[in-house]
Amino acid sequence: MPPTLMRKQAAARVKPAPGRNSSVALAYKAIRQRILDNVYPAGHRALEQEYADQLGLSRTPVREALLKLAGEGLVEVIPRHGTRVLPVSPDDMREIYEMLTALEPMAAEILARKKLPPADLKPLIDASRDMSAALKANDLDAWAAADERYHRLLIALAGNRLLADTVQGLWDRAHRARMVTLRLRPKPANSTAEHNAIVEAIRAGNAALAARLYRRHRERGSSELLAILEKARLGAL
Amino acid sequence: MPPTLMRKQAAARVKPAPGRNSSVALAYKAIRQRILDNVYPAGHRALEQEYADQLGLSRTPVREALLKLAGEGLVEVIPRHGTRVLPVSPDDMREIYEMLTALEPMAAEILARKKLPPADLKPLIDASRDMSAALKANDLDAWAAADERYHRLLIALAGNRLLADTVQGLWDRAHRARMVTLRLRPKPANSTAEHNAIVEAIRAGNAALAARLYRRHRERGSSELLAILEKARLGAL
DNA sequence: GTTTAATTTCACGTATACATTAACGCATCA
DNA sequence: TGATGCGTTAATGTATACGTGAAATTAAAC
Repeated sequence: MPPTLMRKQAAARVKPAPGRNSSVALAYKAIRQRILDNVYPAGHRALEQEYADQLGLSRTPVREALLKLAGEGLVEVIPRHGTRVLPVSPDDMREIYEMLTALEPMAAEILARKKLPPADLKPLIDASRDMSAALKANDLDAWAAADERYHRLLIALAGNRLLADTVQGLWDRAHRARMVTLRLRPKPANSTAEHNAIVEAIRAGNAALAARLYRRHRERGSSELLAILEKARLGAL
Repeated sequence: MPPTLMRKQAAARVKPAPGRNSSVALAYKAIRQRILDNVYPAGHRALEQEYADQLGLSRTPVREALLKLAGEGLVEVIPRHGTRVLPVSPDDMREIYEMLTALEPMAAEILARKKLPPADLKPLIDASRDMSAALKANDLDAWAAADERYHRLLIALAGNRLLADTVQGLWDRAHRARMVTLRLRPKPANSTAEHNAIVEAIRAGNAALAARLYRRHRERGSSELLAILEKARLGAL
């Protein structure tokens, strides 16, 4: 059978109605998730066609998804050698954390100025409490998840979509490195207290204090993380 | 002649060797430049095929360029009505300036801590001087260009590529609105002095001061701009 | 055995083809 | 007159085709 005909048949087998889920979105989510979950670890290489085969799609939507991921700094397109999952170097981490150190305190500041009704801040307090609980139960993964939730909620409440999306993208890029170092660093014992202090400053409407506390919190986390990366010579995560 | 054959001929006429300039890059630069120059004003609509015809390309590279522009917030893809050049609402401007208010002072702070040799700061001083000169000559466009140059240089010197690219993207998005309001706002008389003070703080290695000055500078510019947008009911730029 | 030249392969970039589906118009009916 | 449903159109989303150029491999020459 000529290869052309074979291809036609294979194509005909493809679900003709992708419905509301576009193939690009599907490929994007699938690949992104696998990168974040370290199924495709840093340095992982694959051709457009390989992703397409795995996902049962043609190259076109896969390519668009990969371009989007490249725009977000998760993968790199090497002209003749396929795409590569980008490692995050200590220097990259420094850049990311410098951004976060600027942006997250700004979000706290804006949020404090909004003087939201305390009920709106409840999810923040819940996340904080979940962190405490996870810490007591010695469940570092649950702790990390609650930590992420706390920061995501706080950013979202500030009411600046652009800022929220930017910060989320930065967290995504740093995600793997954070997961790796999670068990290499001292137990995040006082994180919970810091988080609570930030919420309290926000509730009190003290914007300057909220920003200052958040900044100190972020700077501490940043320097701890970078120190570990340097010390452990974890060049590429 | 059957249409298929006709198309083949047309395709054959296309330069077969795009050389080092990819079609995607070409389309991207062309469309982006026209948006920034207001050739395609806010709200401008066009189909992928129309851009393709104008540029003598097929839809594929044009589509990729448009997706990239969409990712940068310059255009929007409306499912069945083509792509639309995104207007920048006052609310968008607020979000953009909140980001800039966080990021640019951070760049100044980092830069001040680096204690670069004064020679490296010379371009900043030059840009500042050009601003003064343009102001004296009453050349607002030259003033705006020097202003952009000053901020771009400063960000670049901070040595954080991610931050520099992010800020540049934000400036791009705000570019048109700034141009429109340029002649609606009071003459930027003290901007030059503020710029010089920032450079001086950086040269002195006073990071906190540099950040504070830059922040005040940015906040003033931001509130002036937003006030004009509100007052003039310039809903969509 | 090493270096260089020729050839082949193959992944991408781009063009084209095709299927899907939302939007629009038109006609029909209340 | 207005609403509703159907058919047509058209723009996208996706698949496929194809040419280019670079890397890799083999051939050749010293």
